[in-house]
Amino acid sequence: MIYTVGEIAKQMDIAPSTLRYYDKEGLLPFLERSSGGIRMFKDEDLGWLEIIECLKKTGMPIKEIKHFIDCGMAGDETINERLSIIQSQKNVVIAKMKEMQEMLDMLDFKDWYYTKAKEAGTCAFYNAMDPEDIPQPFRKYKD
Amino acid sequence: MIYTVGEIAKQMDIAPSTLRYYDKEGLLPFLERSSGGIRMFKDEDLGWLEIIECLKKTGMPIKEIKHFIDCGMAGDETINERLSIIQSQKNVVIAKMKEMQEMLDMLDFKDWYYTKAKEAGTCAFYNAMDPEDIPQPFRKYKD
DNA sequence: CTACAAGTTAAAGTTAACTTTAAGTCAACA
DNA sequence: TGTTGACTTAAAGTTAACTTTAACTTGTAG
Repeated sequence: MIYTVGEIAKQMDIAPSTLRYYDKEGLLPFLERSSGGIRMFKDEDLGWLEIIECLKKTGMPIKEIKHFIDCGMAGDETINERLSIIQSQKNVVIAKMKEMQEMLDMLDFKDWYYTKAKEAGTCAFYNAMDPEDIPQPFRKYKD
Repeated sequence: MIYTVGEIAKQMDIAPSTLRYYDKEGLLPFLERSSGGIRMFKDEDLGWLEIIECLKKTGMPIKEIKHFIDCGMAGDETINERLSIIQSQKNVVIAKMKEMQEMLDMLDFKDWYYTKAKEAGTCAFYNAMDPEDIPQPFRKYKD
């Protein structure tokens, strides 16, 4: 099957202008054109689009994604480089998830804090509280 | 204790210009100044700075952070609103973490794929492979 | 008292990743 | 064959979140 820019845009839930922008930035070197100049996406291109989305969603800049794709086009001599890009991006994601978890822990404290404040009708409940009664995991936070 | 903008910047590992920018955007309405106009951060301000960092790291735009802080300054009548901001931000973080995990799963596949390709010396190993030999969790991905 | 590092401001500059605009072309259907 | 919706391009515009610059002031150490 062959798809146009609009069809792929719908499938991937991004704007057609974004796909054209990616093409202009060199992210889609595998793309072929019809005789009239229309972009023709093939089924085998979808794998590339998915890894592009993956790298983009994990915060890799366009230029680095381009480098990864260029490696892919170059063939088997770049397997080592592609592997280390993937492994380093895995570490980026792991670090991000760890940070997100820490932020979520703080938001859990704030959720508890404002839920209690709502019950009490005032944030003043907190300083009036016996520190022992603050649930253990929340004791490290400032109000 | 009282701290200057530079001291706080170092403590929080952000640029002094960023703190001044936040102040200009109205994120630090609690900030007091010396008679000479120097910003004076107090220990009790650190809690605000931490929640600002938390909301920022979870992707909340500056203007929405300002709204949250403004609610805080307004006092106990805004407890409900602050609680729902926190709860909605928790949902944002949970969604982000879920997406990150999905991206990590795909990167795990790519790690496996390029590790195998490295062993084989070629990416062609993949199409030559019996689909049964692809580890179950990886079968949903395109190469 | 002087030097000087670090503070202050307003305004302009930067960067990434799109998005919009304008002018035009392609292709599928009636 | 004409209409129409989707495609094309280059270039300009947008947005958020800073960062830099330039000119000036503050406050501390010697």
